[in-house]
Amino acid sequence: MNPAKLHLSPLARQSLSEDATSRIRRAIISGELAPGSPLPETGLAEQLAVSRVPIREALMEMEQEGLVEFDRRGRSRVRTFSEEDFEELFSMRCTLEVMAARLVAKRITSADVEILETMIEGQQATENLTELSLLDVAFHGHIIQVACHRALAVCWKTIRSQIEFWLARAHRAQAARHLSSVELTVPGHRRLLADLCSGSELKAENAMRLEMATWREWLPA
Amino acid sequence: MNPAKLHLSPLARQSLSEDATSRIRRAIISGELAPGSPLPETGLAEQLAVSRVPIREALMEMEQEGLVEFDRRGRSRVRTFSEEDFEELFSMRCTLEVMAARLVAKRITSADVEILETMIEGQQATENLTELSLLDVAFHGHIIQVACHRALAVCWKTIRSQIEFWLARAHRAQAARHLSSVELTVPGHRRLLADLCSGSELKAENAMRLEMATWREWLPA
DNA sequence: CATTTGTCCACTGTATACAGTCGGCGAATC
DNA sequence: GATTCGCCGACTGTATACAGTGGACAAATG
Repeated sequence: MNPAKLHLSPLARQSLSEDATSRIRRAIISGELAPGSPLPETGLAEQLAVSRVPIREALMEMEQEGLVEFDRRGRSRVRTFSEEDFEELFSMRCTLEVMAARLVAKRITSADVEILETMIEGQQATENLTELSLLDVAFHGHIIQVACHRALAVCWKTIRSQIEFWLARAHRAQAARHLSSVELTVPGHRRLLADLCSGSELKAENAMRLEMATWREWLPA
Repeated sequence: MNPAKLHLSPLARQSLSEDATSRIRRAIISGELAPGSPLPETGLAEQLAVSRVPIREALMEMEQEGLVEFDRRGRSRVRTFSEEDFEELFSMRCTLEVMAARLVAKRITSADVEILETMIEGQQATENLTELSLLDVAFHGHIIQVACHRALAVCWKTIRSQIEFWLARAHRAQAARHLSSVELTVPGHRRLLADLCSGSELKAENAMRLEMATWREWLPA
């Protein structure tokens, strides 16, 4: 008898560090942990019922992502962002994603298009604002992945969580005014996707510039 | 009596993790640790006479820098680079440093120019090839710093050590053919610096593109 | 009162201990 | 002989223990 042929995907048990990272990251993005809040290793370790070691690794990871700051003593807090920080984030994002768009124009396959379309559907069906932000960024994340450029992906990872943070923040402000967040997200993504698979590098780049500019205009709401 | 006014610079005791990082990083860049070499925490801890914790942190840091890879089990090795990796590194570097050049054109001060000139002098006086590579990259690193853009600096950090690695490698190949490495480095930097402080964004950008292209042509020697 | 000095405590940096996991290799099995 | 099984060892992931370190605040000093 042959070995069981079920194409089972490997069950990835995350490490405690990774779990801790997701939990804390999400708490920051959702606004549950406010900018400036201290993040003492001991306290977090107790709350998450793990030792300090995985917490340390989580905090170091999130420093790299720009969500956590360490003072000179080594104590960490949720990063406080300024308007300037947002401008930097915007210009950096623009540079990286426009570069990605150029690469994607040459490499995108119909399978990728299908995945991206499915992701847009998912966005349309989402009520939770934090969730919508994450899906929005995940859409852009998949574009980066299609670009198939490791160094670019690593750079993008350094701003990804910050984008999620600002986006979720803006969506919350939006909701306070009873405006629909989905309608700000979905049509833009559709337009972008269309131009990304037009085959023209220039079209793809310009579509991405437009998407970035829209984001820029809309945020800090 | 006033407090002692000696303008003493604070003596920065590095942490053991930071020390370990520099030591291991340098061993990789200088070629002492070959690509693919396993980096067991236990062994390194013993050699550097510290516990495994600082070593772990060092290895994680260097993974971010692209010098170390982890397999699925969590075991780490010196990263093995391919030609493709180099092409990626080049395109990423180009994107980031051209962006920096644009910012620098607007922001550079005479103090910065002085520092950069001093750095070029230092390069001219250097015999050691690893050292020359580090000084070369430090020159570009200072340009990034002048750009005064935190997100950009973080991205650049993810490729910095890899640039140092390839550069040192190329210098060694160069030396094997009895060619001068200094003459490949210094004149280019002088030209670049001149255009960076010309005040024109376009001139600065193009000078940086030229510098990048020169590097591209010369490497993988 | 302004400044300095001393003490304390919360917290991190590092070391050590232990448990679990994966790959290798030889023995068992068909 | 090829495959499977089971044991072993090397190594990591995590927990715990301990030794600073620097800031806050109070007492001492001018």
